[in-house]
Amino acid sequence: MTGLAFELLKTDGAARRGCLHTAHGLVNTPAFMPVGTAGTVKGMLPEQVKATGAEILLGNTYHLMLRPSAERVAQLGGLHKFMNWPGPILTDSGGFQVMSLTGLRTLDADGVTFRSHVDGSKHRLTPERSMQIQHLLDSNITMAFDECTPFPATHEQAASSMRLSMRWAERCKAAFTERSGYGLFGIVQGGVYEDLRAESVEALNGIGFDGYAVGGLAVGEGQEEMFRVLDVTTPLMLKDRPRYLMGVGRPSDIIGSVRRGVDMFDCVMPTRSGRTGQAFVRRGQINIRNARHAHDERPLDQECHCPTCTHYSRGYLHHLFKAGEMLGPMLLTGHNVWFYQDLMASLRSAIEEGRFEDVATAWEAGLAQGDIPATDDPLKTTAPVEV
RNA sequence: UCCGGCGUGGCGCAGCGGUAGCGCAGCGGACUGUUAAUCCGUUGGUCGUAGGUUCGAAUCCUACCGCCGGAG
Repeated sequence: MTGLAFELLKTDGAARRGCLHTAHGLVNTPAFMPVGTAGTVKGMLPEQVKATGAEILLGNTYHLMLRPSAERVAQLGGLHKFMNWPGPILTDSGGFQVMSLTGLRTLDADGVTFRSHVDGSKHRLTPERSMQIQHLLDSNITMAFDECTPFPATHEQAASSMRLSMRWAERCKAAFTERSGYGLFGIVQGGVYEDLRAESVEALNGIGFDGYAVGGLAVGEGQEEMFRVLDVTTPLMLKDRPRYLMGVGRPSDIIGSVRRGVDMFDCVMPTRSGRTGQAFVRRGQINIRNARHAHDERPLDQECHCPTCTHYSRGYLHHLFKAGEMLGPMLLTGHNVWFYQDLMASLRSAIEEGRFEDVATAWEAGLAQGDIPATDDPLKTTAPVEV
């Protein structure tokens, strides 16, 4: 439990500014972890990811165990060396797939049996095996193997799901190999029910983890409900442990969650949306495929200093997407990850300076404003007036 | 010049007697611990032109126009 040191440097309201010390380097919090599921942040070189300011990545037990296998990654030097990311790595436990692979899995008290989406072969994941895999991957932050309670769920369903996760959490703790600079996070479940969330936090405290994750949110309950759950959950947590809200989220989700005392995030949004033409900018979101960007000479975001915004116009990016060129998704992904890191850096310094509310509110106002339309297309022909 | 084939939304095609569909493109949406460079929705045509047959034609007949192939 002392494998990972977390320093709480400053607080501003419930917002926290901290620093996590891992065997592979420091992580300044609040932090956003780009998702590198299969040993790569899709569409980006590790050097580019690092240049965005990201200090820690998320990797995935489920995907790597199926391909190329945890043992193979270990044989090739561990995940850091394998993917050329020398910095800290957190790995998901495979628990989320327990939910998302509905139809391909069978859950029992001991663990989960499921079929590979790659070749249909049968596999089994238990708390012990998940710990072993994450150890083989050489993950700095191992996540407990849990069941992500679906939404909606009745109180009864959420309770039994959460209690199963808590029993598994205990087994994870027992199976985890403690090392300096490495840690294990427990995952709070309980759906949208305050009493269950409290019971879960208490259970995790009893077991003893290096950090808390909040799971089972952003699964369809809506932002307001998610914030409500955070409001009643984070205050119950020990102050000296990092808090990680799993799978979240949009920029406004992150701002609101930092406001409620969350320290770490991960989400596919910047990478997946980048691949599909959606760019996150200070005034909200834009879909670069929309015709209105075809003649736009401006960058995605006038205030962004990322390589994409420094060198390429919206018109060019629009062209790349329309032409199906792979550079389009690459440049947009790069921008989005950079944007997320800019947001996090801004929130961190705001907390340090004791101006979190001002800065957070300014971001929120900007995001709600919406994009400024381009000037008229100079190539647009004027329709004849007379008939 | 003759013979044959074809002319259906921007492009490529289906429909071959009961008042037109599909793919792509175009336009727009989604995406929250990645089974996803993915998925969803949607605007366009009256069927080369002119006649004729028929209760009714994109579908049958005639002529013309255009394109393609073959023959000469």
